[in-house]
Amino acid sequence: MTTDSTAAGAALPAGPPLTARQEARRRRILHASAELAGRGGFDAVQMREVAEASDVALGTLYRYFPSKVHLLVATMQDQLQHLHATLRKRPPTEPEPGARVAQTLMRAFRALQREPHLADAMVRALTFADRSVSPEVDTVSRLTTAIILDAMGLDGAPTPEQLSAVRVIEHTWHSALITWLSGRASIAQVKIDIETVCRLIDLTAPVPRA
Amino acid sequence: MTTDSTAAGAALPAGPPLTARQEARRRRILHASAELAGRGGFDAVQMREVAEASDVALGTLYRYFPSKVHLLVATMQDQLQHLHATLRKRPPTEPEPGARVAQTLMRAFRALQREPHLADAMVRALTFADRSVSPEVDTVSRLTTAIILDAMGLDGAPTPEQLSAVRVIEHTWHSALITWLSGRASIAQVKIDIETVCRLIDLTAPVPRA
DNA sequence: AACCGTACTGAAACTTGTTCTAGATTAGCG
DNA sequence: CGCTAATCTAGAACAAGTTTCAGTACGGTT
Repeated sequence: MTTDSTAAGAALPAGPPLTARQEARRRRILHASAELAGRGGFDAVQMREVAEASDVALGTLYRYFPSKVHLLVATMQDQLQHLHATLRKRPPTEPEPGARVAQTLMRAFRALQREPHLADAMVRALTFADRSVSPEVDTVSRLTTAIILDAMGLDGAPTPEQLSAVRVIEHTWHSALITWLSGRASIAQVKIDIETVCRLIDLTAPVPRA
Repeated sequence: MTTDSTAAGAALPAGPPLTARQEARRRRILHASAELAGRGGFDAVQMREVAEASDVALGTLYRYFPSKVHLLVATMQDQLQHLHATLRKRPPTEPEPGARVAQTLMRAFRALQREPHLADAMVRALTFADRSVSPEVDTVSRLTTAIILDAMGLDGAPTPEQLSAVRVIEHTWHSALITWLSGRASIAQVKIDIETVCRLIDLTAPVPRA
């Protein structure tokens, strides 16, 4: 539960198993990526610097992550898994599903506020990704969906309407982050947007409370 | 109304007035940008090619648009103004405000489907833009907001709740476009997302019909 | 019409993501 | 242990966005 190394491998279903050295390299690279991103954001993650900081040749870096966007999306996968684990430990306290999701997303948002540059790098990479990164972006999307569904605290499987609502919430979440990161929306504004969109959930799931 | 040269200047509130030659240069640049974007999308808009196609030196191009993202966001402003004018001519037919907005956005979506590469270039630039492009991105946002508010067909001024709903709709609109452009969502999926989020409007504006 | 400051041109240079190559290491295997 | 294929390294090379600079053309002023 507290060890994240076990969960980390689960995100990469394909490819041959890596040796210990290779796993260590991969981890060093992701660490360097997050480190550099934590400073200057997207632009500060320069492939040569990542390679040097993780003690790996440039060509090797590109063997592990075929582009800067791939690298940053993988970094986001990594961070999201940490976040998911953290959020699980303290489930939301609100009774209504919509409020629970809003509460959870606001917690995530506060976590991002502590590392705005890292958030910048990851979110920009995510929305800038083209088709060649689709599988990885999809993994991130599934992780996000899982976090939201977790927060809803459903009894059974979600209905199609609920899944649509969750998709829209995800859209709003990403786009609101972008506007905040580029300085066009305040923290308060993002909060309002999240709370607004979360009303959709209570609209589709009219509280089947006992 | 039909001449766009008059409307084009309205989007740039700052800066000294341009001479006729300068206005013509600006227009040639935007045309070349849209042309190239219409082919290969974001990557196909190469600054050297834009400069050559618009018969302008590279340095001059950068004087008019300080970065590729600035250029593409300006291109989006331009296209949005066309779109706004086109949409005004045929207002939505649905009675409910939410359905009117959904109908309008689906029209816009169909227009984008005709030029998917152009859409790719513009939307990617928009979400990739950093703080240095905030004013221009904000202009695009205001244009989009205007289109949505137009579609709602309000009698008076929108309430704060309605403005929040519109913001969330914009978030969903941009993010849904991204997922479609990167091949992670189908056209049908985008339609559902738009219709889902547009319910928020009828939630905040409970049909003050007569 | 001569003059001055600003804008434009053409071309080179610089930056950073990405690719390529030749040689050194490593991992797995008989 | 010795062999072989795959991986890794160091570094050059390439591509496209961006900057810079010396010289030229333009627009307004006197």
